[in-house]
Amino acid sequence: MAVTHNRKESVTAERALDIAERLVQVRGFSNFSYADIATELDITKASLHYHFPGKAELGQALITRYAERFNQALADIDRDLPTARARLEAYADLYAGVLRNERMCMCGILAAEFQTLPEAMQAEVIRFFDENQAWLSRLLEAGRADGTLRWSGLAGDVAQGILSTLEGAMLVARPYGDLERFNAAARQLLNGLAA
Amino acid sequence: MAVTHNRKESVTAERALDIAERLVQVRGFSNFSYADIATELDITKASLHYHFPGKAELGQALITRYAERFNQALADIDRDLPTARARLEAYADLYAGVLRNERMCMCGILAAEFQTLPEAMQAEVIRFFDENQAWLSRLLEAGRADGTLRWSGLAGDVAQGILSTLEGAMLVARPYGDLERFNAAARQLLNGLAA
DNA sequence: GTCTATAGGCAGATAGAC
DNA sequence: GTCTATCTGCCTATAGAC
Repeated sequence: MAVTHNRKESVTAERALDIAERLVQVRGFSNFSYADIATELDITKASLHYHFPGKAELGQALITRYAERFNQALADIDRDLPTARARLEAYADLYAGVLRNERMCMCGILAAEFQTLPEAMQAEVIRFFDENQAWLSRLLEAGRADGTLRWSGLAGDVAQGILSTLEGAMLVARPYGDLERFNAAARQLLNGLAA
Repeated sequence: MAVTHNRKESVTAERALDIAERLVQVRGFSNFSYADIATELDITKASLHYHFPGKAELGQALITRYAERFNQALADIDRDLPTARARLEAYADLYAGVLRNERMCMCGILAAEFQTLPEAMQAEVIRFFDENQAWLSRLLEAGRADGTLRWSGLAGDVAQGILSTLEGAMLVARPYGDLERFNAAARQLLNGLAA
């Protein structure tokens, strides 16, 4: 199956993932179908099953690719920005960018429907959150060291708080279709961590 | 239709709402069916359609009842607790109680699948958030007056930040099945508002 | 209020030709 | 890789008897 050799999927498979990614971020995993993707791609459902044997496999591929890109974005932030404070702002901007496209964080929306997901997808959602929390923990320590962030308690707890706040701000802002709602919450969060 | 005279639904309708409420808070609105409820109630799907003509009407009844109870809980908090700080703690405890039952806030989970909801339900979700934000805004002003809460900026923005943080903390904590994750985020939030 | 029976649609999925 | 054709199952919903 095309799905197993992760690198260099076919063009069709890659396009299918693009479409599915948007659909899941807008509607949720259980609210789109093979038919939706096939129609947009202008192929049949059966053809889609050639690339992804089942919806569970499609879902897994979706999260894996999303997490890879997200981690790459975090690596870029680390490479390009000098201070922890600037990196944290860039991190919040990643979320704002998703919301600007009228989407929700993929793993945020998957967390909402967590109980109905295939086990493999559940594990990947957890992993996404763990990796984000770990990156944020390192960021917080760096911020204490370079004097651009001030915080107290356990780095892991604060990191999880940051993640939760940004996910929640997206979740609540999206029904209003109001990016400013998200930005207000993000600013507040950053102010609370100002040195 | 039984659904229109909101007060004093039949016992069966009330039980159906209890079951549906749990299902929506665990799985989401699009991930349970009339069949699920009918099976638990030990009646047929057709009988359920007598009480709620369609899933959209059921969903509306669900949010309406949920919001009424939530508002009642807020009124109880206002009546029973003397300081704004104590009220805010009680507010966070409401959320913790939901999570303890392995559920997500109903409107939080509905916000995730917002784009797929019937319009009437969308409007009720928005209203729920608006009411919460208004209550929190009043709480913040009271906290400034009684000296138990310290905050800066617009009350509405801070209120929305509190709501977002608690919704997000629930969302992220639930996949882990870990109440302590939520509590850590809640404590952090309260510390940030300490006078 | 509850039932049986059924309609009509869409979901995920497979077989097999090309 | 993509197609046609088809299967099975579940979904929401309705008609009409009791």
